[in-house]
Amino acid sequence: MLEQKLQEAISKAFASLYDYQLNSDQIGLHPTRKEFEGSYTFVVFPYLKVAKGKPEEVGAQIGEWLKENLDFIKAFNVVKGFLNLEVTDQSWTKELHTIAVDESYIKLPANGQKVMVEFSSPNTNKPLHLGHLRNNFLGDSASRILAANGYDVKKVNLVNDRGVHICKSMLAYQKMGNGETPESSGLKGDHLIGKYYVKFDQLYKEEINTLVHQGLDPEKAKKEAPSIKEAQEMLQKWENGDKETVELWETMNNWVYEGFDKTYETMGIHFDTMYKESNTYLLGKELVEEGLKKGVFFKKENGSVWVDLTDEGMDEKLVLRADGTAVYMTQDMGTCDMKHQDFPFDKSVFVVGNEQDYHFKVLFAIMKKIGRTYAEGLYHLSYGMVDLPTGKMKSREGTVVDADDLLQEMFDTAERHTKELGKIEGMEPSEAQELYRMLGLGALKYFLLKVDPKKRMLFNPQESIEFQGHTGPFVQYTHARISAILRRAKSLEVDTSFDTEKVGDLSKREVDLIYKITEYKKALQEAAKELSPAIIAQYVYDLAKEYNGFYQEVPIFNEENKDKLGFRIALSSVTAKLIKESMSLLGIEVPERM
RNA sequence: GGUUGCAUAGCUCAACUGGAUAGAGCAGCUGCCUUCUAAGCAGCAGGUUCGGGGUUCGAGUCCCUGUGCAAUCACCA
Repeated sequence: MLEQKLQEAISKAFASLYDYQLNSDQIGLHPTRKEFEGSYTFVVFPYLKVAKGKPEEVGAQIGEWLKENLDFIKAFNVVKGFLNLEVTDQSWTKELHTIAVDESYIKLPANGQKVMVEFSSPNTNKPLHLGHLRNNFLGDSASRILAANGYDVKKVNLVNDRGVHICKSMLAYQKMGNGETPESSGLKGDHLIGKYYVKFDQLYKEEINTLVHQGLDPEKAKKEAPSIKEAQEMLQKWENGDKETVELWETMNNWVYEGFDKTYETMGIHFDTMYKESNTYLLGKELVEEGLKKGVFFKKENGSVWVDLTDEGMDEKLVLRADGTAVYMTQDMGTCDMKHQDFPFDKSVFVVGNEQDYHFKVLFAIMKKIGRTYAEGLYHLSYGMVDLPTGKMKSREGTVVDADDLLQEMFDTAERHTKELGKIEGMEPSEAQELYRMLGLGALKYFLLKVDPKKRMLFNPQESIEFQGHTGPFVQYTHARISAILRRAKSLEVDTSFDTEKVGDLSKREVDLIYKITEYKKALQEAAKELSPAIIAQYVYDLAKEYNGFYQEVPIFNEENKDKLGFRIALSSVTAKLIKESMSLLGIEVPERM
């Protein structure tokens, strides 16, 4: 709020000093760099033409005006064209007081807008892996960030439960399964199915090799291998509703769902609605008809239907096969319509990897072309791949980091660290277990979310997951630390209210901490605008870091001035509240002790 | 080959959208636990921001160009 007041004042200063109209919301203020005195910095270079003076003079003029007209400006200094403004300690104290008593500070009011977020979207032929984790954490966190910004959010999962790739694992199971079940094998359902997906691929590759050995062209061999043909036949049977095939499909998919449910539960991720492609893959054909009528699509001689996007810098794109069957695009067009009917959104976010950038560019262009007004609100939250030191992950080749394994490893590591540090004394076993879960999950989620979603990232299983430094557990630790202070304050019956007039001078640490606290809303809004949990992750790390500095240098319970003591407790309490809320925006819980 | 994106400390990432001497963490080195939790704090060291041009008061950020990496360009999803 200080920042806003400053912007308005600078606008007035320009009117008064230079008779120039400058909108307060286009005035950029920066945090003053550590090596200079002050909290806010205003850069005057862009306005030299208006002010008609040298940078130092203009800076001094504005600084002088602000000091005279604002009671919260203590001093200013001008270095080159940078006007650094110092705020009075009492204003900072008041600022904190306002925030401390404002229950609504952590959330923005409802804005009446609906947004649907689709994420996770797994295939039912293999277990989740590290790449899915980034997707899930991103989608979940983005949803929470939007909700905190006042949106009405619906989280949906569109499961890819049909297609030739699903038939592959079904076929392998039929051939080699011997009636194996999750119970008989002791394997989680999704892992059991994943095993057969790999088996199929092995068989398929052997067949190709044999054919190539017999002198067949490799490209032809890929199409001629008996197993792939069988899989395609199986898909035909499935689409025709063949009883035996559909039953096998249902049985196997249900095993997978049971497995997924456990993983989602472990990750703490839930959806409002589950869509299945087996129910949606036929949608969209009507839209093709509609597009043809509107002249947006055209038919080629063989009967296939296309859209021409060359005038928008894209290609011609197929929307319906010659045999009248749907392709991916057909289905997604239909799904857009269905989603909008189910939940008339203003925005619809698709959390999907950047390998599908082109697909979504085309999809959105098509929806606009056929006149869907909601198409303006369609947004592809495109994130970068997670690479391993060995390169790209490939399910079929077994070079993936399995989600369940990784989660378990995280819990084990958390347990080991906690025990090594002797932190579980006096803790109930159940409390300790809960702590390991919180820390392991926190470390993993934080690691995957702190990087800008758009960028691809590297995951090194040996080194990536730390519990010290710029990590989830560091932030969680800070929260536990503050909780200990608040418990002690409570047991000592400290009065946490304080008179802002009587708190007196603040240390640099206290000012810096309050400054960071006042930046929370900016971070929250920015994160929603960019759909980037990384902004929240960076913010909460900076906040925790700042608090730890304060904690180290400023004693709390030694303070004799009652208002100062109350103020410091309140400062701690507000920090804890913001840490908890920020972390919850990332889908991470924070402990009371650790 | 066309298109899109990326390239910042030994490693993993920031840099408030064009602002001051480019910041954190890890790894390395040095201090701080009879005082509120040392999963912490303070400090040292580490950079031609891939190369080359340009735009301007000012460029890691914008434009051009070269190099390298990735994704995509299926009647797959």
